Amino acid sequence: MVGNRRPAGRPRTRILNREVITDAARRIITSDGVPALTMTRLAQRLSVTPSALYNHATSKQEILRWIVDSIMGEVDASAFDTEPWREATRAWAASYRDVMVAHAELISSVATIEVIDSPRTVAMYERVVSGLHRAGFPFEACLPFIAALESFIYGSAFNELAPADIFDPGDEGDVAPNFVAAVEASQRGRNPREINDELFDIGLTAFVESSAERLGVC
Amino acid sequence: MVGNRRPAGRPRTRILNREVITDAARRIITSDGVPALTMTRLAQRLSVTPSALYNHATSKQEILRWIVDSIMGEVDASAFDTEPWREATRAWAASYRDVMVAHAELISSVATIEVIDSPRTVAMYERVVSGLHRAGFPFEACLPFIAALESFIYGSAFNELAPADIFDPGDEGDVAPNFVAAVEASQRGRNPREINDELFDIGLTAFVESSAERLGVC
DNA sequence: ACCTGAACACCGTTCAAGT
DNA sequence: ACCTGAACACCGTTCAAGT
Repeated sequence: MVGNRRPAGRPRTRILNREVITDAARRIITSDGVPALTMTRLAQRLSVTPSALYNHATSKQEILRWIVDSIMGEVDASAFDTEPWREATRAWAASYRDVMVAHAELISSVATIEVIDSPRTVAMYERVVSGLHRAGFPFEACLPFIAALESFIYGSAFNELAPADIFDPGDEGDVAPNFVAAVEASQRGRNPREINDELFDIGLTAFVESSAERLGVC
Repeated sequence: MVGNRRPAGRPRTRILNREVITDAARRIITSDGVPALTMTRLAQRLSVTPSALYNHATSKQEILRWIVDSIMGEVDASAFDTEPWREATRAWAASYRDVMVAHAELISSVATIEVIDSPRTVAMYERVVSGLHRAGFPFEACLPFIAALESFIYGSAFNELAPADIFDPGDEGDVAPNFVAAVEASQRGRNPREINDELFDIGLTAFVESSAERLGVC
């Protein structure tokens, strides 16, 4: 604390705001993971006292919402402005999934946090809904369609987050011979990430096509 | 603490073990949610000191693994013993999803926790893999297929966990007219849970069929 | 308006001491 | 072998006091 003192006479510049706090928080998560994001740690990085943060955010939860909105801003939904809806959907889903994989630790937050005071998130949904509606989707079908796609995206990204040895049966192996054979066959086989990607693509296509058929969109 | 004293002379009966601890922990989660599960709270319910728990579990994380394995034991994979693989897969996925919806708060734990010392979880996978392999799935295709289905299951259950007003755009509404229209149309429409169920079914069928085709399984 | 410093009510975990 | 009680190093949050 002593070494942290400003030179005398230099005016204190207010430095704390949503953007700066969000940025610092994201950097902590990137370098040391979500559990490392504590109010103390965040305050330290901003050269400030933990209690100072509460002049700008009402809670740690609110800061988490800022982070999620910031991340959602990285999802590219621009294809909906120009491309046919199938291509746009595929491009958007791929980008969404990439972003989720890059921030896998936060998926459960992304999936469950309320869309409140989240301009980037709202902007993304606006783009997607506009594109779908222009393509002939009735309004009432848009959100369910989006939500179902998000299901698949979150789940698929989870597979990337799961530890590589998530399927190690350990002591139980002798009573589960087929399971063990499957685990070993997978390990000898192709890159799991590659397989994961391919299955994501298969599932996505299957869902998009069957939805289109059911909704009568062409 | 004073009122908690045992009658003098009654021998102390060892009462703590994996099953008892898991049970108590699950009851706390059921009644008051995952955040309510603290070592102190758990010890209280077992009429014991928090530190006593560490004679049976090495950490809270281990207790969480016990809980997850206990929950996985509720997933019904028995159809794989008797039914054709398509029907078995559908029944298993439906049961799996029901269980996840009932324990939505724990989905991220279920999805990411290692399968270690988890007899019920291993038993479930053994059943599924056996059924798929008997139906003609090569071993190396089993786990990717299962993992992709789990993706969809977790994601779909997440939709049930998400707060009803997750799509409330708030102040941003005026700049997102299409999004707002979609939100309103959804609210006026059918029961969201019903729609969610239907989309789960569509996605599941689509994925199962396209996988079968790709793997050459009939 | 914004920040500090002290305090509060918690966490999970460790460990010497008891039986 | 198993439990207690005290202690440790943390959490997020509040609030009077300063500027």
